[in-house]
Amino acid sequence: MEATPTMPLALSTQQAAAQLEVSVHAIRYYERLGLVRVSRNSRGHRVYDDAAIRRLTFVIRMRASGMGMAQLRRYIDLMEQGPATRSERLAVMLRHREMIRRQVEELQAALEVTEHKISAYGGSLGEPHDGKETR
Amino acid sequence: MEATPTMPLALSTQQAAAQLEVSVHAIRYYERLGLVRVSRNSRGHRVYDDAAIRRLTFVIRMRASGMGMAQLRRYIDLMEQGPATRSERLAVMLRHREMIRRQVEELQAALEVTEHKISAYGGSLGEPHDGKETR
DNA sequence: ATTTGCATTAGAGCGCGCTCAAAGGCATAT
DNA sequence: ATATGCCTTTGAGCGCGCTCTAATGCAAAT
Repeated sequence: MEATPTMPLALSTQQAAAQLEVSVHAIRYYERLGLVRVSRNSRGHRVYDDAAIRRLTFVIRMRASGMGMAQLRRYIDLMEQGPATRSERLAVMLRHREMIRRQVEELQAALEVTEHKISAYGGSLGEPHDGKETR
Repeated sequence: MEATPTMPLALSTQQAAAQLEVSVHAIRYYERLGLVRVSRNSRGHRVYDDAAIRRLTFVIRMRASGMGMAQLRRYIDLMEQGPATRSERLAVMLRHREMIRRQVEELQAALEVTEHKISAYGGSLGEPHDGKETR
């Protein structure tokens, strides 16, 4: 059976893990923590539908940007509690944005150092160079 | 005694930690692992000079950009082995640059999601909004 | 003399985020 | 019938990077 763009997806754990580029352990773990709800088929096997994949994508992005499990869990709880929690969710995201921005700054600084080293080594591959790096 | 720009610095552990914005535990730990050499004064207390602070700054940047302790240790060993290890050091830094770039990409993606949420919440603070977020 | 304060060391402990192991179920292949 | 294979669950285990504790020392202040 071929997948078509219009049919809703229904992935196995393996498939979902492959598509999301995380381990099967990780996505089951996220489910255990209540970060995503995944339905089962007649055999009791997990079936990842569209909503589950979208949620997991979100989870993975937040994790990759350094949001802790606890805060992520909290945010997702707020989402599921409906519109009444909007301003609280806003606050969480504002805080997280700041966090990401700081991280980007740190990465920029580290990237500069790294590029500096690379040009020091690669710029003249064969020169004497004194080996006393300081930066 | 006042510090002047021309006198070499000689910071205590506390001062170094404050300036570098890490814990005293962390910098002592880095020393234990051989990432930095720190001299002692007559009392046996650590004295962080210019070179130590520069080295620690480097260490902290590499750590902040996700380089593991083992690889960092390895790189620093190479540095101290002199010019013969240049190409190897280059390789380490090239790999690390790639790593940083991937991280930046991930952060950009996460930042987009975060901004999207923020505008969804902040854009019309008071609208009904259905609470069914998907992204 | 004792207290206060800051330093030292070695080693144990911890929080996080997975990661893996064990025991078992169900379906298909041989 | 049995083996293969992939799935399930629960709970234990692990690697990393600190972080903290305990025991001790030295010097200046009271």
